[in-house]
Amino acid sequence: MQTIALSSTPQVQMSALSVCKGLSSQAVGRIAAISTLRKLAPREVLFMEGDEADHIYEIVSGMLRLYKLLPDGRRQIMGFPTAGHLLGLAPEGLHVYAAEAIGDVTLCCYPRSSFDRLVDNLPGLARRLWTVTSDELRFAQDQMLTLGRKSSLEKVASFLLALTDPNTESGKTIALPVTRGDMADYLGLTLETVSRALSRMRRDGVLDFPCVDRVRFLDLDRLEEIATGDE
Amino acid sequence: MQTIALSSTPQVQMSALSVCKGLSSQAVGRIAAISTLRKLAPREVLFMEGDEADHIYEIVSGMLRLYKLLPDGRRQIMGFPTAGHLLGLAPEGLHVYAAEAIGDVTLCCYPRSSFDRLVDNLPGLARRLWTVTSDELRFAQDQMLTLGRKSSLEKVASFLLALTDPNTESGKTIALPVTRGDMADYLGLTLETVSRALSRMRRDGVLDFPCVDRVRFLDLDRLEEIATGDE
DNA sequence: CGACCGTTTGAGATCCTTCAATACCAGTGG
DNA sequence: CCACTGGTATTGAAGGATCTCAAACGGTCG
Repeated sequence: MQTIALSSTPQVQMSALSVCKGLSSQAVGRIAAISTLRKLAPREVLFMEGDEADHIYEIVSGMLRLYKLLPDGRRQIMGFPTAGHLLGLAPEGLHVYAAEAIGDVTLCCYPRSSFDRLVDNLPGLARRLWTVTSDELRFAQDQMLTLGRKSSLEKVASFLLALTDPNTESGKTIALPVTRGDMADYLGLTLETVSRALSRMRRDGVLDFPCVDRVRFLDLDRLEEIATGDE
Repeated sequence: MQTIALSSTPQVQMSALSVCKGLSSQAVGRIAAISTLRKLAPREVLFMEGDEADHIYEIVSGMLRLYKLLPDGRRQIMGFPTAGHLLGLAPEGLHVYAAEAIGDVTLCCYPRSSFDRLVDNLPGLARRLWTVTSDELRFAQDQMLTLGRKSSLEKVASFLLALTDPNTESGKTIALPVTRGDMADYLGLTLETVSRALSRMRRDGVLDFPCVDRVRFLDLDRLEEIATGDE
C-alpha cells in the first residue's frame, strides 16, 4: 500500500486520495512518487491570486477559503473546500484566487511540472481531472444563480442547506464551520444581513443555535422552500 | 479534409472546430464520423435545465443564452456562448442549464454515447475537454465576483469590457448582441438599472450609442477603472 | 398608419448596507 | 479571581442603491 509521510508523523494512504479515484494501483504509485505532505496553521495563506501555480494540492484534512479581492478590498469567497478537494488546477499557470486555511489544514502537494507529465502519460487521469473540474463548474454556476437572483434570506437558507448531506433530517444539529463574515463574503452580503437572516429563521422556528457555531434544523422542508423561493 | 454537411447546404471544416484543437488528423476524422449539423431559429430552445444530455454541441455560428430559472421565474443567465464554444458537457447526463438561440444558430452535434467512447479512446481529447472546462470555470468564478460584490455601474462596465478584444481602442464601435433585459439577467440586475447605468456612462463621456445595439467606447481606461472599482 | 417590442426616464417603495451600541466568549495578565 | 482585551455576533436606526410601477419614446414590420 502506497503511503507518504510528513516529518515521519502523519501518514496518508494514497489510494484514498481524490486524484487517484478510479486509477490503477500502478498509476497510484506513480502519483505517490511525486507527493509530499504539508501542514497549514489557521489563517495561513497557501497562495494569493496571481501567484505562480507551481504546485497542485489535495486537501487531506481541514478547510480553506478561496477568494478573490477587488482593489478596494471587497472580497468574494468562491468556496470552502475540504478533504478530497483539489486546489491549484490553473491550466494557465497562475492562481485565479487566493487560498487561506480556516483552521488547521493538511495538504498533499504535487509539483506542477511532474503532475503535468503524469496527466499526459496516465490514461484516465485527464478524464478524472475533467470530472473534478466539471463538478466545480456546476457548483460555481449554482452559486451564480444564488448570487445574482436570490434574496438575503434565500441566500442564507441555500448556504445552510449546502452544509447538509442527504441523510440530514429535521432535528439534527451540525457544525457551522465559518464565521458570519465569511458567510457574508460568500453570499455577497454583509455580516449584519447574514445575522439578521439567521435570527429571522430562528424566530420563525426553522432552525436554532445551540451556540454560535452550530445549527439545529427544525424544519428542513421549510428551509428548502425558502432556499428555492417557493411560495 | 474532413467536412460535414447539413442538408447538403452549409459545410464545416472539422479541423477548424474547437473540440479538435490540438488533436491528430486521424482523431479529427473519428470525431467527424459521429458529427451532424443542425440549425436553430431565433428563440428556439436547444434544451432545458434537467433534460437528458444526449448530445454534445459545438457552436459553429450565432449566439445562445444559457440560463437557470427559479420556480417563480427569476432568471440568471450564465453566459452567451458563440462560435467555438461547447455545450452540454454535463458529466452526470443531465443538463444543468437551459440553452436558447438568440439569433440564427448553427451547431455541430455529437451523440453523447459515441462521444464518451471517443473520450476514452482518443488520447488528448480528455485533456482538451479539461482545458475547455477549466476556462469556463475561471470565467464563472470571475462572474461570481461581479455578481456578489460589484455595484450596478461596475457590473455593466465589466460586461461591456468583456465584449471587447485585446486590440479594441477608445473610439471603436462594437455590436451589442443582447438586449438590456438579457444583460440584466446576466448581471443580476433589472433592465431599468442596466439602462440607467448605460445612460450615466454616456452622460459621463465614457461611451456612446450610435443606435441601441451598438456601443462606441470613448474612454476605455475610464471604463476599466469603473469595472474594477478603482478610485 | 398602428401595433409591437425594446428602451429610457421618473417617482416611490423596498431591501440591504452603514454606522453605532451592546452582548458574548475566550484568552491574558494583574 | 477578576478585570481587561480582542474578536465575533446581535440588534437598532438611518441612509442609500436597486427594484417596482408607470409613462413616454423610438424603431420595425405588417
